[in-house]
Amino acid sequence: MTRSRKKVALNRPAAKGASKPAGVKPGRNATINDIARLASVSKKTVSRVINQSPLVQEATRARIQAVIDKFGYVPDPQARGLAFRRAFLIGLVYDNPNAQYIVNLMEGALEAVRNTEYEVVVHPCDRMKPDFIAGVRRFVERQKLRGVILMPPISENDDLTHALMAADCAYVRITYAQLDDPARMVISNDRLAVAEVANYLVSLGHRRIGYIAGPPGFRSAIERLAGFREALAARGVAFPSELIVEGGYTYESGVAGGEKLLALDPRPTAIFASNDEMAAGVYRVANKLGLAIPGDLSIVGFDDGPLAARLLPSMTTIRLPIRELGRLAANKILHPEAAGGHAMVTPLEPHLVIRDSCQPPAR
Amino acid sequence: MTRSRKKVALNRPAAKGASKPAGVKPGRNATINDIARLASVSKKTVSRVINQSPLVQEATRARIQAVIDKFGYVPDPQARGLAFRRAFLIGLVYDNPNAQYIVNLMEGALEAVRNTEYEVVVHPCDRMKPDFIAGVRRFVERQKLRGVILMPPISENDDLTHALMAADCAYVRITYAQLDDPARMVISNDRLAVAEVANYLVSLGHRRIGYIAGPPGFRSAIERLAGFREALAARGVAFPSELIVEGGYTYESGVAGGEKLLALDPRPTAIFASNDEMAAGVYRVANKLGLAIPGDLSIVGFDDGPLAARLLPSMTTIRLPIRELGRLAANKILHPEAAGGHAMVTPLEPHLVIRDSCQPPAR
DNA sequence: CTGAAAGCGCTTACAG
DNA sequence: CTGAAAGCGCTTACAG
Repeated sequence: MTRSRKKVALNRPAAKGASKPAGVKPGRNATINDIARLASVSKKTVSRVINQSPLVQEATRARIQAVIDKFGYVPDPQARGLAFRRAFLIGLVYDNPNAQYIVNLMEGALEAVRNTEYEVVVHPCDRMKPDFIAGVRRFVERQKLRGVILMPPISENDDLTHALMAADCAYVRITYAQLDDPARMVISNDRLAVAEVANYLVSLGHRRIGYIAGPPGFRSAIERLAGFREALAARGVAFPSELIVEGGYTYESGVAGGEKLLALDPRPTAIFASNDEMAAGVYRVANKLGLAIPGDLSIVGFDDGPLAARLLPSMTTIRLPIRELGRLAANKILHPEAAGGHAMVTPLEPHLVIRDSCQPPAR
Repeated sequence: MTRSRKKVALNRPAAKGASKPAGVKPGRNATINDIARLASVSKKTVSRVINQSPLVQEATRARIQAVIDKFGYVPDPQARGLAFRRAFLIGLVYDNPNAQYIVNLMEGALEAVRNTEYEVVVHPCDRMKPDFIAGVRRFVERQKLRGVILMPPISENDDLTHALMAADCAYVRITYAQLDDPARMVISNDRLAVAEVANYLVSLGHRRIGYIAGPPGFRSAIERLAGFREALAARGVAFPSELIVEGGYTYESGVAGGEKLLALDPRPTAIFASNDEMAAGVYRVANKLGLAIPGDLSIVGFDDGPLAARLLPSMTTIRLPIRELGRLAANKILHPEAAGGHAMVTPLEPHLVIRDSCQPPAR
């Protein structure tokens, strides 16, 4: 009886001078005060239940929880945020031209916050602008962010992380090498990935493999090249510097790199471009030179973006578990207590997606 | 003197039992109370300045503004949100596989909120899940969103918009036809775009043009096909139904559609696929059949995604001003007073990006 | 034109 | 284990 009356009170249409002391106000969701009143406890005790404080008698807790469930009460994140002096927001900070990477990482982060009161807010920025760090800082301070996820390449910027610490904002770097506290990074194992490429090409019989590297300053460029070099050395394959050209992770730089490598004599029988965009540039050069892929030239990319499967022939490339990286990064911010330890390298491994762009060399 | 003391108070490092009554508390940003005290007015008056109320004497306003500027005071959006019973957040709701579209629209929306206290939060969803609308509603109610931007195809869902109205949440639909109040939509002129394709192909001399449509239920599919049909009719070019096949905006459906069209006798001399993904599928089919592009077959896509310029030969396609659509949509939420009127169709037009995938038919 | 009081929905000390 | 008071940083009535 009493129960159903309260229920009605919650759902009835908005009335003018609605009676305050009973039930839940019409036309709006229940608040902590409603729950407290209906459970005959103080709102502080309701707060303890919300925050899973152990200092609540089980019977009390159960009674309050029942009322919460009955009214579908959900605490207001904004109000909690104000009281906590910290918003329930996680920022995604990036300066990256690859849309697929951004969306995947974002969806990974959203997966982590699903069914929590957190939300993800995005903040693209331009690392070349002089006030780029100040801009990020304004962003995190104004919104009182819980933490931010830094995508490469700005995840490598120590000035940025210093500013974030000064602003009392947690951060997690998505990166390639241990350049910070384990609790503050998620490492994608690019060395392993790239070694897979080397082993694959060598196993096909290639001995003269061209390599198009990423931009000099980028950590990913360093890691990938080092991993490739190591793997080749381990299998006793020569890797002279003429086979290594510098790229910029852009299509155009892939074209330029491909032209340089394919002008070599003897030509490489395979080229590994350290991202898909550049690999697509090599496709173009091969096409222009009349070289068949994979007949005359094997090509491998890195990213497995939307491009890879659509090129002709479809391209063998490395798939990184980007979504999982995003999920792990967000979890480190949500659960800082569990973030420490030695879980710096993700348990997830990149892997080679074999398609149609490679075969044994002509001879 | 007094002035500099206050300044020092703001910047001095955090002290233990900091004196409250003077200056600004250490280690934290100024609040409305600090500004009120330092300007010798009530916080209500400061609030009036923040909210640009005309009910403030100019002299008072100027004095307060000076203090605000001096301390770089920025109101806390969370606190304002709580008091306004509405967050300074705009949601981006989508169910769309195209990462580039999402990122572009998002960056357009972010452009609109730059230098405001608003932020953008994203909410991907799956329109096939039965509780998809309930999920969006939970999202907007919990976060008390100011409004949401609905990307196609869910922007066409009236059940969704009804739920949003019931939740008292503003929305703007990115869409193709006037299916709502002008203040609630931003229209991309797909008909115009598609007519451009038709005119271009006809002007090259094509008279037998295949068309791969989008999924039947999609508004974009309807608009694009209608626009193409109209333009062809206006130029007196036949468009029999055998030349129109149904696709699903996916690569695979492009392959299937291409196979169907290229099995026709006589073959079409050009194919317009109503998005890039499907056009890439046609590339594959042409390649398999040994048809040269554009020698034996001209191809046009729609989207100008990252794929288009990377295909071989690079693909002629339609570029939509997606970023601008995002900016306009966000502005309609930020400035509802200006959103009405007749500005339903954006002033921005899509346009044809001519590359290397078309030429006059062989004969 | 300006302000003192009460409130948004929650929490942190502080008592008991 | 539970609660009354004060506060997070801002606003909305309501006075004057």
